[in-house]
Amino acid sequence: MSSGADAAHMPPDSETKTPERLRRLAGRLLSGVAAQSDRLTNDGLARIDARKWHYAVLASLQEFGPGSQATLSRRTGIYRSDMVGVLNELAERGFVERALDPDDRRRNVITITAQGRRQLRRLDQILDDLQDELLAPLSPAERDQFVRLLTRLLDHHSQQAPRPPAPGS
Amino acid sequence: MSSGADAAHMPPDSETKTPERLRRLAGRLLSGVAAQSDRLTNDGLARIDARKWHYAVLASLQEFGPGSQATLSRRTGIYRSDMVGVLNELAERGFVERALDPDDRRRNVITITAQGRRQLRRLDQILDDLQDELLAPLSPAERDQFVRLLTRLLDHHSQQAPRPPAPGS
DNA sequence: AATCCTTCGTTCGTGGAGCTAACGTTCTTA
DNA sequence: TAAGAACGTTAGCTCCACGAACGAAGGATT
Repeated sequence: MSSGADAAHMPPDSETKTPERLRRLAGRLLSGVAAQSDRLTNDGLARIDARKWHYAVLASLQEFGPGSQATLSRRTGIYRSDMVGVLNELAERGFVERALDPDDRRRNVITITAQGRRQLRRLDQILDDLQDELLAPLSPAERDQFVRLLTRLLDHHSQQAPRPPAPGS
Repeated sequence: MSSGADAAHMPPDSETKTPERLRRLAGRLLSGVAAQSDRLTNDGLARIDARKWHYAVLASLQEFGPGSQATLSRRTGIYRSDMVGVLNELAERGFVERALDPDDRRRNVITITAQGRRQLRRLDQILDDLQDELLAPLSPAERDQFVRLLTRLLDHHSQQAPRPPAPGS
């Protein structure tokens, strides 16, 4: 066989192919790959009843220690409004504990539990595998540079963006 | 001054910094950059009352000629259900024309108009500029490789993914 | 002390995007 | 001619990034 499938009932290229103009657009490529990546991680994590937000919060707690919800919000990029739900899920599963801050009674101090740490280790493992799957077609060196390029782009664009109102206003 | 801002009222790193674990995750970087890119293009296009889907459809028409809505759907990746609205918008603006296909009365044949071609040229220009802005921190060679890496990833993952039910089932 | 501004946790809601389900119409095929 | 598929369309779902607003609490200024 010259190729896997019978060409008889194959639609012509103009029916299925993506226009060149679109294939060139970095933005489009980016969304596409990001979508695939999201699917991968969501599906992978769903298998153990977890979401990527869980990982973000647990990792943040592990690395920087306990913090208020607002703090976690800033560290993870999750919106204050959405953090509530995430922490509810984590608390239900026994991975974090919510306690009132005696020094500032507006705050909840969030602490990671022993179970939370175990779960974090599990998540680390899973995400590692998923990362491998995502970057499968790239060589180690390419993966490295890919991540570096992405990092530079992200840093560049998240700097000047949403500047809080200048102090001289 | 040693650095731009007064350190007096600066929160400690543990309040704002993103955990290392998260900064490594390709998936997270990807979503982040993709989000920035989306914002850029959406904002840029909104200034002339356009959306990215418009570009996808117009480019597809220009490159492959007229086609049914289902065909356009396949070429652009836009869902059949959503294509309706996009075409309504394009038709309102006079960029495409919808005509019944006399050979197959289920189909609408979509054709790009002269105005549509003009608009496409405008969009090409704008998207070029936006691309430049998005990839600003990268050298030409880096941009090239970035796009190549993305393309490989996308091609790899869109191959085996949503296989239509195998003919031998 | 009283006032004003800010932060915090929370609830509710919005808009976009991807995706599925279903329906009536029309074409194809067996 | 009967069954199945493709088409355009409407409706609805879920997820996500955001924003508005509120009561509670804290901090700073008068």
